[in-house]
Amino acid sequence: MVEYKDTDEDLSLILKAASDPTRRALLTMLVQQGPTRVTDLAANFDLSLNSVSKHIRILETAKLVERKTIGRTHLISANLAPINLIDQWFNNLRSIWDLRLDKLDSLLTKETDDD
Amino acid sequence: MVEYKDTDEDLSLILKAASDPTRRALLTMLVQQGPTRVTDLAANFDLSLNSVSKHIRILETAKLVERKTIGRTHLISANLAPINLIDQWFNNLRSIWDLRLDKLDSLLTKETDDD
DNA sequence: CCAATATTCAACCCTTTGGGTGAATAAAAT
DNA sequence: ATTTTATTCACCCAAAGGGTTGAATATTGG
Repeated sequence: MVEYKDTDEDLSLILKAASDPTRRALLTMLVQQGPTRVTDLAANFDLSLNSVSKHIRILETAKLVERKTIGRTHLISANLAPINLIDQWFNNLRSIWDLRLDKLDSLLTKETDDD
Repeated sequence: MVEYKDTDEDLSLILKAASDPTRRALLTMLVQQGPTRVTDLAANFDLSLNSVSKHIRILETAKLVERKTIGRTHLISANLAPINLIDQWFNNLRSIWDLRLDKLDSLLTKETDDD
């Protein structure tokens, strides 16, 4: 049976957070504009402020954004660092892939040697 | 207002497909073992065959796996190509980020020149 | 103190998702 | 021809997602 490591949970959160187009758009805006208030972010969407607030919370849980609260205004800023976890996952997959192809290759070479 | 491009839909599918740990485990197995039958994949999980079959369908929709049907057996194989879309998205974000930092930097430099 | 502003909390609605079971289909084996 | 094997289809269910509205909270401005 396959068990899931705890680090996988972070990756799941990040991928799920990134899988929604509204949240990706939010991230893009933040990356372009730097720290931005929730209200100003929401102004760009045809969505209630509440909805945008929830999306931000989800990005925050995945640590893709950070919040700096100054009085009543919450400044949200992007944090791209966690995306490296995706990269790691992908690179790991690729290396496993390459490993298998190497084995296949040496098998074929052996057969050729046997000729 | 922000509108969403059609290519974004592919990216959403890929990220959502990848966001589930069972599906990532399936991908890993496929990358390790090469083309594998649905039943053999399912044997590694404490899940019904049906459930695994559904996960595979989702991966297939995201084009992260391919299916080759030979008689009654369906051989599933990994296809890592779509993950490059994630990479592209990320690199795009980073370049936007760098652009903004450059602008900030030149602003600060200007101010220094004014001294 | 009072009004306006910025944001979240709480409740509610659909729709989607991830799981299950049992039947259907199709191919292989006996 | 019948049974076994491989897989999906059709439902069902509980939980999670993404959206809404209205109230609550907290801070700022007059």
